Amino acid sequence: MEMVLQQRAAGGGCRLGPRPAASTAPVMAAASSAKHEQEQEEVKEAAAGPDAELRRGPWTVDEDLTLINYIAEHGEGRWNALARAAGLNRTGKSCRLRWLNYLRPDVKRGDFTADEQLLILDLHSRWGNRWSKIAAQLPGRTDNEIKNYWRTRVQKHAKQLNCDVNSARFKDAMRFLWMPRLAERAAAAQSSSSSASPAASLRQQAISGDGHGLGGSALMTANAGCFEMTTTNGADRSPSSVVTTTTSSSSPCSSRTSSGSTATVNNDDSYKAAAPAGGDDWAAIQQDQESWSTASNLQQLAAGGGDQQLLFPLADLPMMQDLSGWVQGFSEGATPETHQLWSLDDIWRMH
DNA sequence: AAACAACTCAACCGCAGAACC
DNA sequence: GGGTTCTGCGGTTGAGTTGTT
Repeated sequence: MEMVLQQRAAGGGCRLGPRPAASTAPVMAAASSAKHEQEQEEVKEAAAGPDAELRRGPWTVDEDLTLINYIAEHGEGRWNALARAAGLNRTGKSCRLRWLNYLRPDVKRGDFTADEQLLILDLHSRWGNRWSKIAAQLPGRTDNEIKNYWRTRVQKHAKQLNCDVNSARFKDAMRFLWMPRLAERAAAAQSSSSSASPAASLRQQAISGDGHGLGGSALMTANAGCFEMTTTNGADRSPSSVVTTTTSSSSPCSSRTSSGSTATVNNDDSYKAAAPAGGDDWAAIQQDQESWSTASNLQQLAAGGGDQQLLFPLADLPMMQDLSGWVQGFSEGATPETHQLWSLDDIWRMH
């Protein structure tokens, strides 16, 4: 434990020590409410204690151990009282944050798995910046971690694409380019698993292109080991693109979009393997995941294999009116007129 | 090797709502 | 019912790390 703590305390960037007075003074001066005055009083009071200045900045190993030991003995909660009782010259807030985001034994560290990333993208598309709500669906992950992930990775992609992270354009890119890619990686990582986790279900949906807050419709066909999705825009229902994936690595399927772009994903059989063994867990998954309306469709698809056509509604598909234009945004200088064929791998390499 | 830029992430802040007195 | 305190959330910051020139 000590070793871990030392490593943790040594690594990572963070604020060091109290902020310069210059940065806090204007805030203090502007704070006129009684509440703020009270809070300032608390800080002063704590600072005025026996050789006690309220500590800020990175936690030391000793502080971590003190907090861990105290919580192990007395439990968590009542953070202000806890901070005082434990002898930590910290605010209750600081103690709570340190415990929840870092010291809790069940906090999972390290990079997000593809499944986790997929889940984050999906949940954020539904709930927005409800970080704690999203974190609740990812055991061991904290809202802070997810928030950081979103800001550093996802917003970076949006910036690179020169569009707003909340724009329909970017959401479409996530759904049709990023999420299938993540699903592919997640499936590859768990090809031997037959779990019926929400993430496994999500992988299927990412492959199928199903999503939330998007419109038009998508026709998904399972044919001889190939998943074929034909999307239509909401207005005229005419096919605007075809994205085909295959479950057979030896016989890749590909189809050209109406405007000339092709997206091909070579998958393994893990998408089928992701179906629950018993078969009735799909309803539970669907219920658990609220509006995952395609769960039963996917069950049929995963179980049946043969020729099936599954039609599921989407709300709005602005991107699909010109998928090639969007795909073009990932490349440099390509135009629809060139009719160049891009695989998703190509697209992501360019990206 | 040095300088700079970009990225990461722990920790902070203000605010709102819940809980308590 | 009203004031105070506590808790939790989302947004922001900036030191340290990593990558690039």
